[in-house]
Amino acid sequence: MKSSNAKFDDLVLRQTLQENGHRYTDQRAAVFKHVARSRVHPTAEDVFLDVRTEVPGISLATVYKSLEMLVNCGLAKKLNLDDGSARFCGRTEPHHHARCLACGALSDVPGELGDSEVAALRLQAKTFHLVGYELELTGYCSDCAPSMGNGAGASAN
Amino acid sequence: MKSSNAKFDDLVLRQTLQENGHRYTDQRAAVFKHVARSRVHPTAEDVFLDVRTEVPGISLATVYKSLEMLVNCGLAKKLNLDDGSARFCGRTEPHHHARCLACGALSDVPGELGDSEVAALRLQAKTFHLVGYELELTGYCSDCAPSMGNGAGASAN
DNA sequence: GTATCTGCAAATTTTTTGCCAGTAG
DNA sequence: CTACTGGCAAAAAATTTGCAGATAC
Repeated sequence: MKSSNAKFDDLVLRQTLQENGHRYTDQRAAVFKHVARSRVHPTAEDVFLDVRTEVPGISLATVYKSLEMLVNCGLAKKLNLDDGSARFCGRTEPHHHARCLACGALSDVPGELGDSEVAALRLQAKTFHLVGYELELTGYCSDCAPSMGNGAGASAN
Repeated sequence: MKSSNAKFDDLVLRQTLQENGHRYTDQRAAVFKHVARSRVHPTAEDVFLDVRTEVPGISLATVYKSLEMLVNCGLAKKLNLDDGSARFCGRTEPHHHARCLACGALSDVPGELGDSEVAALRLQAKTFHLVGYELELTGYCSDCAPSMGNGAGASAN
């Protein structure tokens, strides 16, 4: 089901680090493992607390440094949610993010915008040279869904 | 062309504040004016520096408080870009945001996702009750567009 | 008149940095 | 070996808070 397992991830990390002129260390491996396999979009501090159980001596500064390096190498992405928190995401498949307005939970929504939609955006963007996008959905998760029964218009901005 | 002018904005602000049980003050008016008419998506500090020329005594804390209030009243939106900066946006028409990967400039792209696309998202999101979305486009602005000639695939996440 | 504001400064929170010993390659 | 790293503690940046005097209504 999963196209990646711990060993494969480790190889990818090792190689990517090397390609970018960085060294493979236990700390980086642990940070990467947690980010890549987490589906909760942890904050830097979350990662720190998690990873600390595995690499007891690791410092928060190291976690920050490792995360930044992973982002620079393209192995992770930094998400700045509209609620203001910075989260990290190690997923590589295209997907969107759905944030619950009530409980703040962030979940992945697989899929990507249709080609025609992207083409339309490219037109709308005029001279802007479109390379990628990040779509944050807002609404209510199944746990928080308020007692309203309709699904009327989602709106941009 | 513009549906709003300073006086109209001021009325809107006055009324909206009142509806929400807040008072109209010069500081809030100045903050609102700058955010509503700015097309540069300023940070809180940007707003502070701008507004200070008009309301010399205003403090940064007041700007933060005013901005938060405007956001709560729906008169402005807080954008947390994936480059990490928090910006404020006073536009009300639906639009997306395009961020240049080279110079960091943020520009508006008018338009919204098509109904069919939103319907598709709603399906993909399954039990998530979709209410709205925020789309951040990334790429290169006309000033920075690199010497690459193609427009190959924009990708999610 | 009075509850709501503002400005100030201090407190938080989040993230970054400098430095020296430690370690990967 | 030697340059890149990690940990630590301090610094910096970003945002929030408490409070006393000022002000909208």
